[in-house]
Formats: sequence, C-alpha cells, structure tokens
Amino acid sequence: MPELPEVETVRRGLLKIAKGRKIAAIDIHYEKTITNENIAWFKENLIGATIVNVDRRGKYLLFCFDNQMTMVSHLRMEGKYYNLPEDGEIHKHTHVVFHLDDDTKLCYSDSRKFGRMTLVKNDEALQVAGLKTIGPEPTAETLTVEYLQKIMHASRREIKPFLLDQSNVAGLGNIYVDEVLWMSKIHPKEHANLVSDEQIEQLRDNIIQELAVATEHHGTTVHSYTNAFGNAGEFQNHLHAYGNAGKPCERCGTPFKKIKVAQRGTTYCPHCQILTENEND
DNA sequence: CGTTTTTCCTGGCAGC
DNA sequence: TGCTGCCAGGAAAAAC
Repeated sequence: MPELPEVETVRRGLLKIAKGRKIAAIDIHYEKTITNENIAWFKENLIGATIVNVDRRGKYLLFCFDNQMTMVSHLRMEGKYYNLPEDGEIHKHTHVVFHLDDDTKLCYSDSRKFGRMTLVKNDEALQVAGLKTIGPEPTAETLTVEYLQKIMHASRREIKPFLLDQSNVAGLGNIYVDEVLWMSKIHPKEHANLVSDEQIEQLRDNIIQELAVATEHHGTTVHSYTNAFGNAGEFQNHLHAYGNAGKPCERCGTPFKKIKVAQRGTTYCPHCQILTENEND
C-alpha cells in the first residue's frame, strides 16, 4: 500500500523515464480507472501532449503536460507504473498503456482496480476530489506544531483514523501511522483531544522524520515482486511496530498486540502505548 | 457539521 | 485438489 515515501519514489522513477516524452497513443483496458466521464476526451487531450513534469501532493501524482493539462493519478493499494520497450509484453492487470515517442510504453497495472486517474486543466487540479481538502505536507515548514495542536484539540476521534484522514495531514497510511504512534508512545485508540501538547510535538517530529527517512530508503516493499517503480524500497527492514504482532517491543520486550482500530489492522505495544482514560485495549 | 459505516476489488490464504 | 468464505485496505460516498 503505497504511502508518501513510496509515491515519492514512484514520482522520481517516472521523472527519469517519462519527463520530456510525448504521448503517441493510449490503450485503456479497464475504463473505470479513468474517472473522466468522457474517455475519448481524456485520450484526445493527452495524445500529442508532452510530459513536462511529474509532481506529487500527499499520495497523489500529478503529471503536468505542455498543453496546460494535469493528469492526477492515485495508486491506492496496488497501483504500479512500469516501463517496457514498445514490443514488450504487458503484465497481467495492466489497465492503461501510454505509448511514448521513444519507442517505449508507460504501463499502469493494478490488481485490485482501486487506483484512479483523471485529466483536468491545470487550474482545476486542486479542485479534484481529495486534493481539494488535503492537509499539509508532512515537512518541517508545512506541518507546524501550532496547526497540529489546533486540529487535535478540536477532534474527539481516535488518533489512528484521525491521522489516516488525509485532510488532517497528507501522506500517512496504515504502516507509517502504526510506526509514528509507537515512536510517540501514543495508543492508537487514544482520542486526539486527549493527547498532551508535549506528545503532539513529539508526534509531529516523528511524522516528519519517519517519512523523510523512509523516502531516503525508497519506501517500504510489502510485496516480494517486480521491477515496477517504488518496489525497490528496503525500509521494511527499519519498521518497529507494523507487521511485528507477537514479537517483543524493542523498547520494553512486551509482545506487540494486533487489534482493529476503525476497521484497520493495527499493531501496537500494550506496555508503551497506554490509553489515558479508558482501560480497554 | 463531525463522525462512522459502507463500498469498491481481487489475490491469498484458512478451513473443510 | 478444489471449493467456499473471509480478509486486506485508501478514500469516496452514504448513512448516522
């Protein structure tokens, strides 16, 4: 499940192979991937257009073209881009193929078919659902202590779904939320407004630090497979909580527990991460 | 309006 | 081996 570090890694891979390339033709094998109501319009506007940049906002990729159009792409759980020679055989679950002007093709595959892409005019890109309400990027400049304290004081939601909500902070997903909560010694079911200001400061530092370091390591590889962009990451070797249910916490030796929080599988240390008010785990 | 639940999908895996 | 059933999960949509 690509989160910010994985999407950033994909973006850098895309820049290398696609920047400056013109789209010669497009094959669409699964139309629901494209959310534009008019698929023909999507194709017409992209064919002949040149990719001038690939940007990112949270987990969204933004392909910028020389005709003042932007293609917004979200990988959701399984979306992957990969590049083949023009005569190469596409992988299973490939839903969209962009034929480029250098005798290669840029392919999008997605075994669960959850990923989406949409084409809009540049000035409408930030009005796309999801981007319209997205929260700040998790950097020292954009995610301030004051902001995080303000929105956490105002919400009684459990901290885990609160952090997964992209309108609060952009870029976190299930893996990195479990990590930063463990690092900050906050129980995943703790209510946001009950977290102390000191803990919020730590949480903010951990979010910024963790995502930056994971990006340096090219993200986390969950599946064993392929040369698709973003799958070369090795940050899975640096995870402390996620995927470690039953194994001892490296701080205190207590076995990690796995529970459900807001429908999401959640791993935490029952000794280090304590609820302030309720006693139920 | 804030929060919770449901929905979309299919590979993988447990259980029989 | 093959079948059924269930789970995983990001974010939009629907429901509360």
